Amino acid sequence: MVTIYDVAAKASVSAMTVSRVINNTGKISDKTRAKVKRVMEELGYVPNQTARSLVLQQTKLLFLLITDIMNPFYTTLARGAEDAAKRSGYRLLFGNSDESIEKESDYVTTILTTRVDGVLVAPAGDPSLPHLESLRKHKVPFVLLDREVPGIECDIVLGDSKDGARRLVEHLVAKGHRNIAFVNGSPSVSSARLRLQGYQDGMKLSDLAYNERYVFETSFGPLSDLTEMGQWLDQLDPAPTAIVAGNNVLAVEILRLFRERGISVPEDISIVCFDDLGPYSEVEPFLTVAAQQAYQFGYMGMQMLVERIQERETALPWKKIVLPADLVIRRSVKTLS
Amino acid sequence: MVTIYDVAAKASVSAMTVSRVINNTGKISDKTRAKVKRVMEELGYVPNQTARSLVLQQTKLLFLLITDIMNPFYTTLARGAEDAAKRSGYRLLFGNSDESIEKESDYVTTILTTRVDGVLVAPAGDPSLPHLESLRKHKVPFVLLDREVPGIECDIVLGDSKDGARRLVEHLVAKGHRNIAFVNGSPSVSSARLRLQGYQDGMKLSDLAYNERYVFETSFGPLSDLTEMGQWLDQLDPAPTAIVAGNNVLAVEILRLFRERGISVPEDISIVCFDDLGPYSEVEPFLTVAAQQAYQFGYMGMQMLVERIQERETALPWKKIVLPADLVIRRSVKTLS
DNA sequence: TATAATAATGTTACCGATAACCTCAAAATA
DNA sequence: TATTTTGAGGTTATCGGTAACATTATTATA
Repeated sequence: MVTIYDVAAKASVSAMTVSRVINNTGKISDKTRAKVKRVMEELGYVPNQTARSLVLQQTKLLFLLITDIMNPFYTTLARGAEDAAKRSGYRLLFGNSDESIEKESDYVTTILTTRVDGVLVAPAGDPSLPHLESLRKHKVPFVLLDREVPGIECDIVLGDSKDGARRLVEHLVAKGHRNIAFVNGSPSVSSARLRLQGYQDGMKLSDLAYNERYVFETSFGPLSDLTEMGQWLDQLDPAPTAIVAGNNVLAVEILRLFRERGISVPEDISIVCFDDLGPYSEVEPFLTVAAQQAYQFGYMGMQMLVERIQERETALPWKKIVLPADLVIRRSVKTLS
Repeated sequence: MVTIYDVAAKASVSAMTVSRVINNTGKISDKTRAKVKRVMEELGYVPNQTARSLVLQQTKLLFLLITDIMNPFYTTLARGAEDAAKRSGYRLLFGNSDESIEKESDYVTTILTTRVDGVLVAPAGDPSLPHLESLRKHKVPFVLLDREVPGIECDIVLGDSKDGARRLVEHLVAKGHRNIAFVNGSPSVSSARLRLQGYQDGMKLSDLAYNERYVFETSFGPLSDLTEMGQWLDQLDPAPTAIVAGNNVLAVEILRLFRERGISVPEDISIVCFDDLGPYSEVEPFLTVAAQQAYQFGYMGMQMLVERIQERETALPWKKIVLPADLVIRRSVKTLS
């Protein structure tokens, strides 16, 4: 590997002079600068970021931890985060916790040993608290995405889960539905709790009784087994005419179940959910959804993170951004007489 | 930040002893080991990977460069790469070139300065050659994914593009289509060239004339503007009864165009494409595709990369893996009389 | 003309770890 | 008992940069 010393020797200057040329600091004569640049070119010198990080105590690396890399919500978010990171001169490492606290724990270790300058994290759930405390203790700035974690104060970008869920219910009610079930993520995830509240609010505002038997709680991630959900559905009496899914993945899982059983949507039952399904849904506009501004989650979160990193001294107050969810009406809901 | 020296001081041993405890090397008495571990715990010590990387001359970081993070083919691939990387004790950095040589160039710089131990790259196209030469020159091991680049010899994981395209055409022919158009990615991308060959072969084997006017070449990425494609389609006489899309993104773009124009698929025209559309396509099984084993691309590519890194000395011959594409027949093709 | 300021460059120490070599006492062997 | 081996740990140098502080000429100012 070509080092700064190799360049210095060949250009007959000190390493420091080469460093100054690279970073455009200090005073360098045009002649020397030209010579050093020429030698760097000749030798194909590339600065060693590792050495630089060690002495500067910053890596210019940021980390994005998401919970489901196959979910278009998160890839779109990642896209936003990447764009914003790049704009600020940071590079982005990323990891995928798969909604698992254990995998998240591994990534926290990676984050700590890698000495990244900051972290953008969609926490797996409330049990993520120790992980966040660990980041805080080690003074790693972080911004939460999509989910709150009780017990920690920090910058955060949230979607308006309660409002979105309420509107999904109200939409169903407006279409004549009275018997609405809810398939939700784990109650240990804040957005799941808020969506449940939104569902309850929606029912109440429509003068419909809330019946907890019509709520099924599982994980926001892909389901390995659909039988449990099938059994829950079977024992509902009367059967619901519509289902609200806590996110896009769950909606797809429900659709998969219905497909297996030969149940047609929306003819036999209606479905709505949180989060859109990526570019494909534009083309085959099927699911009615409360679409969140995924790109903005990533972009704004990253902006907050960079700001937090750069203003490390000044005790900025914690910021909280709440992004609205927009109802996109398509054709997965049947109008009841 | 707590360093190895802080731990050493508090445990009344040398830094080297602490290092030995951390890495489980050398001989350490049980008593000392216990004491050091306790102090590390008390102080919340976390090893500094940056310092370690500098002295060990390896970062235990790998890089995955893909061309479209919103494309389910690549996210699934990323998933495979991540799993394989983790299994080998590596962490994964990633970047998204957006099918752009310029963005790719930026990432190559990042790769070089970050001193990652290896790179898994889906090149933007043939003009990626200088980037790969740069990696080779700096002795960064790399494995190519999905696309060959003429002029460079290396490990590579490819899909059987020619065979897949031919089978797509043959499927259409079997369904009674004779007038088949082809929307392809840029001819500067090897897989696009092979898919064109496969299309040509398919036509020839079915005794159909190949007419280059029925081939439209654009980019594999999302299209900002559909007018050009629309104009191409308009001037085809006779109008095709079916279209083969070079990949899933292009298929979606074509569907989008048809939607704008009120053309129904498959009633008015049939469509098939390369690559599947993610989990959603299971549920709403619409597009007939030549599905590639995306996860395997990532997983096997990563395995090859790690092997290459670990056998750095021995001059392993270059390996080439060709994965088949499976025809998945759904309902975007109409049977003609 | 003597002195201070400035431009251009060099020297040294350090970031936090680890490899390689060294030391010293206790245990094993001749 | 004398010598070698082994166990347990310490010292020093190094990875490739950069901050902070010297060190020179040279130019500007008193």
